[in-house]
Amino acid sequence: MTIHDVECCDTYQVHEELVRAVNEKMPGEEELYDLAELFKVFGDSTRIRILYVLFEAELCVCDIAQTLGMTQSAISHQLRILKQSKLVKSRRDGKQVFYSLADDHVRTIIDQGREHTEE
Amino acid sequence: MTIHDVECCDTYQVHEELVRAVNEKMPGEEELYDLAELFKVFGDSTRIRILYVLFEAELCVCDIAQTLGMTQSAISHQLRILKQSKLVKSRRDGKQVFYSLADDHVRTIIDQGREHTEE
DNA sequence: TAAACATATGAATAATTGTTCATTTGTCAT
DNA sequence: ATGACAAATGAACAATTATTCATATGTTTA
Repeated sequence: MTIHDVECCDTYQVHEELVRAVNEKMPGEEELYDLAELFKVFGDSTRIRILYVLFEAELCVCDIAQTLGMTQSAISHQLRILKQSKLVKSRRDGKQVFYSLADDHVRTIIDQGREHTEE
Repeated sequence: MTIHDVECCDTYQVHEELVRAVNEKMPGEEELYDLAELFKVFGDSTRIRILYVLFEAELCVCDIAQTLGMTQSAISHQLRILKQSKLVKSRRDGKQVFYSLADDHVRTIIDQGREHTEE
C-alpha cells in the first residue's frame, strides 16, 4: 500500500501502476484546455458548414454568408473564432477579405467525425 | 445568369458551379447536426480527461471519479453523454458499472486534435 | 475629402451546458 | 426483507455561447 493507491468502491485496490500510466500520458492542464477549445470550435454546425464551403474554394465573407443564407455579421463572428483556432486563414484583396482552410487537419478531423457518426 | 447565381459584394459573379459543388458535398442538415453534437462531446476537458483515463484501462465510475478528483455524480453525468455518443460502452458487474472505449475513432480524433494544437 | 462598400466588433439577449445537491434505482450480503 | 453501497437522475444555478443590431474600421472610387 503506497501513497498512490486509491481507496475506491469500499475496497482498497492497487491502482499505483494505473495512476502512473494515466499521469504519464494525460496531457497537461493547459494542453487539455486547448484541446477542448479546439473541439468546441467544431461543435457548432454553422462553423462546420463554413468549413465545408471552404473545402470547395477560397471565398470572401460576403460569398460565405450568401451561400449559407446567413448575415455577414454572424459569419464574420464565426470566422474570427475559426481563425483564432488556426483552422482558417485570411487574405485581404481590396475591400474584400478572402478566407481559406489553414491546413489539412481540418478535413481529417471532420472526416473522422463523419466516419464515427455514420456508423 | 441563372437562378443559382449569387449576387454578392455588389457585383454579379457566376457561382453556379461552386454552389452546386457545395450542395453536393455538404452533409444533410441532420448529419451536420450530429457531427456538431459529436464534436461538442469532445469540447469539454472533463470528458477528454475521462477518455484519456479509459485509454489505459476499463474502470468503474468510482475509480474514474477518484482518479480525476471529481464527484461520482459529475462523472456519471458526463459518462452518460459519452455513452449516448457511442464513444464509450458500459458493462455492469455486480454493484459496479465498468466503462471502456467503444472504438478506435476516439483515439484517432483526439490524436488529430492534439497534432493540430501542438503546432 | 467624401461617399460607398466590405468587414469587424461591442453590447445585449436567448439558449445551452457543467456541476452540485438531493434523491432514486439497482445490486449484494446479512 | 433490510441495510449498505455503486451508479443514475432531476432540478437548480452559474457560466458560456450564437445570433442580432448598431456602429466602427478599412479600402476604393469619384
